[in-house]
Amino acid sequence: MSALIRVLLVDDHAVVREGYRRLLEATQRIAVVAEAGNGEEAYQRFLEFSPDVTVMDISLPGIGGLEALRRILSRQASARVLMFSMHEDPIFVSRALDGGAYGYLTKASAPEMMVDAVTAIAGGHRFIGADVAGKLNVMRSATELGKLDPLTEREFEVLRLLVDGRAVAEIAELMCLSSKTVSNYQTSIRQKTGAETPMQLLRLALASGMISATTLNQ
Amino acid sequence: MSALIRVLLVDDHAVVREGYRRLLEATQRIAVVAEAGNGEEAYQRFLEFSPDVTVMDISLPGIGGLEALRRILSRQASARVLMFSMHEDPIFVSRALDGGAYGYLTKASAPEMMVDAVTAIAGGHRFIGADVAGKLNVMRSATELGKLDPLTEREFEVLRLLVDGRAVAEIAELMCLSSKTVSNYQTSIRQKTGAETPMQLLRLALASGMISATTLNQ
DNA sequence: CGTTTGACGGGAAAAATTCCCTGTTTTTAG
DNA sequence: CTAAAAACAGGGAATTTTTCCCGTCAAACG
Repeated sequence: MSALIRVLLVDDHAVVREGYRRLLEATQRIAVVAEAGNGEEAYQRFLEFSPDVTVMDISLPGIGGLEALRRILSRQASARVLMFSMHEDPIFVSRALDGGAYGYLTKASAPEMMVDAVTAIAGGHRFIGADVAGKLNVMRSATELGKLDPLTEREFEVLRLLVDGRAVAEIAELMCLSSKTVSNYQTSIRQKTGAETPMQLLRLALASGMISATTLNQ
Repeated sequence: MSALIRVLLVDDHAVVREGYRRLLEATQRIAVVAEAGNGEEAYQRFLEFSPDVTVMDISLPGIGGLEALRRILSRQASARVLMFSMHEDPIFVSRALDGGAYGYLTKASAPEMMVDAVTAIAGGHRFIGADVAGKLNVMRSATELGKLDPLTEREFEVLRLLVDGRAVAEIAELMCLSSKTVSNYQTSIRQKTGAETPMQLLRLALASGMISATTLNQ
């Protein structure tokens, strides 16, 4: 029997962390050695603990999960990070994997899947949830129309929240930015994508697989 | 053999009218006795010619097709009007039928369908294109969540154009209104529906069947 | 090292929205 | 038929948002 898999757990909701901790530790083969509630903290904990696997929510306050991923990898390129998120839309998966993540799961996945994923990733394998794996190919072709590619991480996040129906002020608060900055981001999103109305932005998001039509109808 | 069916043809594009005219007159059983390019004109021609059937596009400059329909019916309740439109989304069908139309076709229908529809309507039957008829029931339940119901005709039209990706200024021009008025309508739409961001409005429109998710992807 | 790129936001000008209010029609009730 | 209500259209003014341009700062790159 191999050594314990040491895991860093990152999610902004303590209760979610707790749930996953219990789930992972129930296996006896995995130990959650640290937790973090935001991106900066995640990076710190990673440096402190050098976990075998980092399990990280993609949506985090402050710097997002993708930025945290980037920082971690820039420090240790061999880091193994499993991103997870409530979003099953392909572009999130794509962004995470492009960013160097070792795996991707949605929160809707069966809990046991998390154990499998962590184990697989600890063994050096890549693991992508079955629910999103299929969509990935479909997306690639759709994203050829990928006007969203030139967007930076922050712009992308702003767009996501906009499409989600959030107001600028709300987004500013969520991302800990000034409304001014969010407005500026919005402008640059529009310029880069050429979208002039909210609807055009939405269509783009849809076409790029950022959201799925079914998601929209709830 | 019965008498010729006398038709009034209303569409803002002359070439479209011409196409339908040829199509209808090729049957030898239908005569297009008048044409109109907008709602006001349609009403005038209707009064002049008392056609057996009025074939009218739903999207017209100035007063919309629905308003023209309403005026015609207010003058002659027994008028038989076949609305047609590029929109196959159920709420348009619903609005047209609620407004007293005798039939509904989409422009995507097979051309011969128009002949059948006009003939049926002239005979006092109702005719709804197969492509939209099916969606009607589905919609009814969805529109129970009908936050769009309290919208007036003009508000509805503004919303439709917004959802279509039009800018306010553009809508003003299309509807022959001041931008100011369009803005004011937009505000009242938001108040009536409770939508606080443009995206929420879009999602609402989507949920209400105003546009179908598939329409969005082109 | 420079150079570039992204993140962040201030200032000023421009644009859009909101709120309120005034008319005119239309429609509907009584 | 008349009064009340609702829809339509838009002006004025205050406010909010957006835009454009600017700067700083940090990290990344060659």
